[in-house]
Amino acid sequence: MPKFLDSLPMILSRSLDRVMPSYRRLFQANDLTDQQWRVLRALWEKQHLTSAQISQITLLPPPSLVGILDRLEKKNLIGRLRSTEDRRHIHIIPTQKGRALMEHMMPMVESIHDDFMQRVTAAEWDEFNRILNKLSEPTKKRNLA
Amino acid sequence: MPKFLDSLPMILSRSLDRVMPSYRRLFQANDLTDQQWRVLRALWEKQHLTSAQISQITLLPPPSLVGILDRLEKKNLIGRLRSTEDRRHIHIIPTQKGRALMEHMMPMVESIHDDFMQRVTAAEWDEFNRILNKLSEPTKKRNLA
DNA sequence: TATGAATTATTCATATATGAACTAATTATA
DNA sequence: TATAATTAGTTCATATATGAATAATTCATA
Repeated sequence: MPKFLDSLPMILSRSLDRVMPSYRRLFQANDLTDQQWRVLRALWEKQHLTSAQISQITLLPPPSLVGILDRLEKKNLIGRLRSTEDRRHIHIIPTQKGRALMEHMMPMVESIHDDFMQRVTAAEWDEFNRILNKLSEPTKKRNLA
Repeated sequence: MPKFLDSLPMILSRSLDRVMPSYRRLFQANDLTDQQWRVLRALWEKQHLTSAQISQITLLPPPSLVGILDRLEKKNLIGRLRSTEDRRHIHIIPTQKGRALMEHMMPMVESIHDDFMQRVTAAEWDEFNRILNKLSEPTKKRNLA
């Protein structure tokens, strides 16, 4: 009984390792990293977001986000705009080039997603989400012995 | 319908982000990173493994493994031993100190695992694994348009 | 309204991920 | 058996993760 390989972290990591290459080929073909795409994808839903909002949506930690935004900005895919109301906030806005890239990639990204969805029934997908949520929903901190 | 947050990669990433802190507090209390623990955990099952075997078991990419092993070796938790039959292979072996640390941590790691398992029934856990495997099982390379 | 607390983005140090390339050792083949 | 192809571990360059700390700004409150 190799419990290690069946632990929750290893199961989730292994699945991620298996799922990501399908997406990554598309990202690389468009000169993007996984994380850079995540930021663009977040901006697809809403055109201007602050760094903190992007961090929350994409799950990218703020210190990582700084560099990711730097590189997206250098590629002229996004712009940074400091807010006038609250000068601590910086709005991230896709450029024309950024929007064009998003429009180009979105159908292919959705197609990959649909391919994965077709592997299971809608009921299975719901059940999967329900159980995974039970397994991983946030909780109080655990005491260490 | 924010399909992005419900995509397979984001769901898996979010769950990992929620699960890992429970473990990480224990790892940090013992001056280990997630990955360093993974290597020790792999050596728990079998005392001598080659780098390639560890990489496969732990899902750690070989270039990362080099540094991880370096740091474990520097902490005197493992040793590297070049094979005499095939001098390309390097056997990784836990030291006495490494074995002691594993013995100390294993019960707590298992306890954390058990806590997660108690969140779902055995049937749910099986169903979860079955669906996740369907979702993420390896496949042929996908054509890009 | 001065002053401490909270917030936002950032920097820093260290560790890891990713893909390409490289070295030494071994195996397969002409 | 010389030579090409493989294999194991590693190095390199670049990008990201993690946790602590910091600067600038705003908020709360005495």
